[in-house]
Amino acid sequence: MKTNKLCIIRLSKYKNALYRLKSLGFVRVFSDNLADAVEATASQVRKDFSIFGISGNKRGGYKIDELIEKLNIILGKDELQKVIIVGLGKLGTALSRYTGFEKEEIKIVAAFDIDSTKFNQTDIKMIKLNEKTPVLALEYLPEFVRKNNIKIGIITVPDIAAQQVVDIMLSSGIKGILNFAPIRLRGNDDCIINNVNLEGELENLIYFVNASTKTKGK
Amino acid sequence: MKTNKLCIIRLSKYKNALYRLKSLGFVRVFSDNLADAVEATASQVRKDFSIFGISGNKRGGYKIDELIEKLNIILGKDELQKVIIVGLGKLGTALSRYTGFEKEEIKIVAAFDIDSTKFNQTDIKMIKLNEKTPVLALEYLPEFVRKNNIKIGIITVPDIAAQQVVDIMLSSGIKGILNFAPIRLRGNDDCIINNVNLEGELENLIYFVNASTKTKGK
DNA sequence: TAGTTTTTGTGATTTTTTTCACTACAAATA
DNA sequence: TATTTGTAGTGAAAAAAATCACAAAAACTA
Ligand SMILES: NC(=O)c1ccc[n+]([C@@H]2O[C@H](COP(=O)([O-])OP(=O)(O)OC[C@H]3O[C@@H](n4cnc5c(N)ncnc54)[C@H](O)[C@@H]3O)[C@@H](O)[C@H]2O)c1
Ligand SMILES: NC(=O)c1ccc[n+]([C@@H]2O[C@H](COP(=O)([O-])OP(=O)(O)OC[C@H]3O[C@@H](n4cnc5c(N)ncnc54)[C@H](O)[C@@H]3O)[C@@H](O)[C@H]2O)c1
Repeated sequence: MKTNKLCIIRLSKYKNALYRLKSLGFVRVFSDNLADAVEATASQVRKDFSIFGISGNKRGGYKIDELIEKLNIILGKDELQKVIIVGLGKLGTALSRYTGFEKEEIKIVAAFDIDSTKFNQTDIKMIKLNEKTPVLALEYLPEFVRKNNIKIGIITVPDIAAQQVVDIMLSSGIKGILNFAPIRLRGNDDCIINNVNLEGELENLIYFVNASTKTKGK
Repeated sequence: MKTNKLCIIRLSKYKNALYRLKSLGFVRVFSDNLADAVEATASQVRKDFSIFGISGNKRGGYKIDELIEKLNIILGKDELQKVIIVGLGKLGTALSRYTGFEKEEIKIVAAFDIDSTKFNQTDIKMIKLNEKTPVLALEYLPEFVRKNNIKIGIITVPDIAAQQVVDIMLSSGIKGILNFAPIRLRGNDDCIINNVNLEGELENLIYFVNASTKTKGK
């Protein structure tokens, strides 16, 4: 199965668009509706589906409910995904309070920091996963991750601290890391590290805006 | 000049890595050092530079100071980039308080919202750009953007409000938008819209982690 | 029922991006 | 000065991704 990062990203966009279409009362979609909703082409939509063996009906398009269900299974949304976050500063706080993840079956179940003024829990044994997100000392991370079988971690610590956090995560059994620190992190083959580089995104935008305003047209 | 988004993103990574190397006392770099620092290959580094006519010395590598300077010019960092943000909620607040942008010559000069409890300024005429980020009512956006010649805007409003904000930005003369709302926005040819899809990034990571744990190996 | 329309599914093709492989040259060394 | 060494620069090749184009099936039409 040929998978490519962009393709998976599109799958989650399709899924989001489908929820929106569904809430608008639609029952069916065609590849070109989806293409339009996510800024792709109709044939790309169909090719993406074909890669994952998703099929619709000729002339009838795709049934939204079925399509959502299939996409959710592919994207691992058939079960709640437990995630931890390290670094409860400005960005970490924003992420941990974001309610939008929950409807995607993603839950930030614990936060870790080294700043003791941020802790709201000290006894790891008392924590229940459905209460308000506990904020714990970093040293509890390995135990927490193992006990709760956590696979995904988010890093929102300053860049100088990020590699240290990666090392702790790796040795605790984390298998996927979403890193917001603007630095290259070294992992191992057993763990996927994806980076979100917000400075980079802004710089990129600035570059293309400057490039296009300098050359007058697009 | 063949430009591609990934290539520009790499340029900003090179630049970041160069600052780090410089602060470590290095004066020169070779393409393979840079490759290592940003997770690329040496030939990609050289090719990227060749696209932009950046050249080094055979056997001598690149002089870090010169390289930084050239990259900064390409990336538009020779002058302060003024940016506005709309939606001062959880994420918008984190971004507007982030100090890391300033060292990249990017400054969030004003924030806009519709929630009056967030405003800290009411008279647009009184605002000076070097004071604490003013938070204004959305209705002042067009005037502010025109007077201060702002080209870049960040959107951190809920998805249902995002298109409306785009429309206001476009008609005010904004040329580049960085959007955090998980929805496709419609712009025009005169304005570049880049999306940061944090849910998507997490879902993507979850997919690949699940895919690799299911198939045992990498 | 036959014909027409619409939309899927996918192999073939094109385009884009990355990697390879080799030349040229500057610096170090003998 | 001659020789060796290491690295830049770059066209060619390969790989990856996107697009095209069209046959086939389903759903309408009359
Ligand atoms: N805030 C933003 O909007 C923004 C934008 C772009 C990038 N980033 C990046 O995201 C990261 C976080 O940014 P921020 O603005 O939230 O920073 P912040 O300073 O507000 O928060 C960092 C948090 O990490 C904690 N911390 C530091 N070292 C730690 C360690 N070793 N283990 C655990 N916790 C530790 C600190 O106590 C603090 O709570 C940084 O790498 C930054 O470059 C942030
Ligand atoms: N918080 C996160 O970590 C996070 C993560 C992923 C995506 N996002 C996305 O980022 C956006 C913001 O998220 P948030 O958590 O900061 O939301 P939030 O609810 O905390 O903040 C939204 C802000 O936008 C303002 N607003 C609403 N309508 C507006 C309008 N028409 N004009 C101007 N301001 C308006 C609100 O008053 C509020 O201050 C959302 O689209 C969300 O999906 C956020």
